[in-house]
Amino acid sequence: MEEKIHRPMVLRLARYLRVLQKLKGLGFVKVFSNNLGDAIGATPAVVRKDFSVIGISGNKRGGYLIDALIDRLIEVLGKKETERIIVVGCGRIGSALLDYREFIREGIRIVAGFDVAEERIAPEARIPVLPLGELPGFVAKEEIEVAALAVPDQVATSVFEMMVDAGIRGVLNFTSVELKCAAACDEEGCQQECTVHNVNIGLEIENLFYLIRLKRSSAITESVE
Amino acid sequence: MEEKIHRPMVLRLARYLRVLQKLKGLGFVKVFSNNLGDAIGATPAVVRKDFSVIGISGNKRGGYLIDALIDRLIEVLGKKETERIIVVGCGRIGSALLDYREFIREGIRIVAGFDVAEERIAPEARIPVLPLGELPGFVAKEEIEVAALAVPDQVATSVFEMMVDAGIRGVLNFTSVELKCAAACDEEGCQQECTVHNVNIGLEIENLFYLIRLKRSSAITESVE
DNA sequence: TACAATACGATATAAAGTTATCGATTTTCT
DNA sequence: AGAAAATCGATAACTTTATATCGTATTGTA
Repeated sequence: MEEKIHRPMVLRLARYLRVLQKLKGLGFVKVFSNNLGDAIGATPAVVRKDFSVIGISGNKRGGYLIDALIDRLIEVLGKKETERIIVVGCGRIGSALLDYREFIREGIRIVAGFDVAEERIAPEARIPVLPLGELPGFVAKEEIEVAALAVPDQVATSVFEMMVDAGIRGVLNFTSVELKCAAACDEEGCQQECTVHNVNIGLEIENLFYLIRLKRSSAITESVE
Repeated sequence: MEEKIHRPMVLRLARYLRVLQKLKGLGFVKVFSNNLGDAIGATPAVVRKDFSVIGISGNKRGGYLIDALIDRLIEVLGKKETERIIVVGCGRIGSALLDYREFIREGIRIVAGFDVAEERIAPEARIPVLPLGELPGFVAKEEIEVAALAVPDQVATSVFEMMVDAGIRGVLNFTSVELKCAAACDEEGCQQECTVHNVNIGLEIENLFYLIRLKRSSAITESVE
């Protein structure tokens, strides 16, 4: 009883929401499980299962009402006020993030960047870039909970620990270091927990090469024979 | 019999390799399953399982020999000559990729960028940026198989189809459009298959917010009670 | 030389997640 | 109005992935 909302499912829910908002923008009112499945790369069965888990019923023959779906998804995924984040490390990747305008459309707002390099500090910029030392104060004052980490590997863990101490609870990690909250929580009554998601572009590319090599020599999932 | 190499495992194998190469650089000779597990965020049992699947034995009491592991991993993951890729779309994200120096250390080389905007074309740059129209010829001549796609969402599918037609077999997709190879392979005898990995930063951030909200109201995996 | 400690290896078990099946219901077409 | 088609909903089966257990071998120490 009481089906669980597991991680892959949460990701799908967020995708549904995006697609649905686009559909609504186009004037659609209803949607079918197989359309949604196509749109996010899942089977109709998965879509129906997901919706049933979050307690949404469609019409027996007529698909799902987009408005109701959107409302429920927003409810489940959490209030969608603008989500405020910071970017730590404003090198190539970090500054690309600062410039990435799509975030606004997605309800995400970068409120500041942080760096150690003098020449990158720019407190008056559209998105201010501040010295790393000011991070703890800023995070506390602005109640920031999520950050993107794009510093050099060598300093990744130490900067990470500092962020967790400052109150950051979720990190999108662009370094290739495996960040463990344990490292920052060695002390006794440490209640801080920090969720880390890794975005490892190099690894993804390597993996692509592996998979296409594999396909060429025909193997893995398909045609075992 | 004949354990399979599944996807999550492949990702781990690539991570092992990186860690091992660093360890070797530090002069280490042997390594234990729990150390490696810590380094990549897995349990010792997983590490041993993985190694047993790819046919590597450690010393009963003494851990694994790093050199042997590295050799075997390189063998399994495929020859590690430099992996050549292109970047399609040289806007904010695309040009960040072009500038990303870490790739070199990871054996990945971006050999060209492509774009439609006149002002971004720069055939003489360190990494040349060419008009999109030249992509098919370039891909054929240089035998490129993998590309990063960082174009605006609106043109994502059409550019993708063009790339697949040109011979691209693996795509790292930075757009928020779900790319399906089917779309590019509607014709009959279409043998082209293209593996797509999605890197959806906005989605990852949303997901982080969701997870930390969830933790705050104590639920999910831990403490069901 | 014998015993204790440790870490591997393999099998088995469990948990998670996806797909398949089947009945029910509503809409549409004749 | 009646029949057929289509899609939802729930359960169950199956596949995939991770964990746990236990035996074994090796090394170090007494």
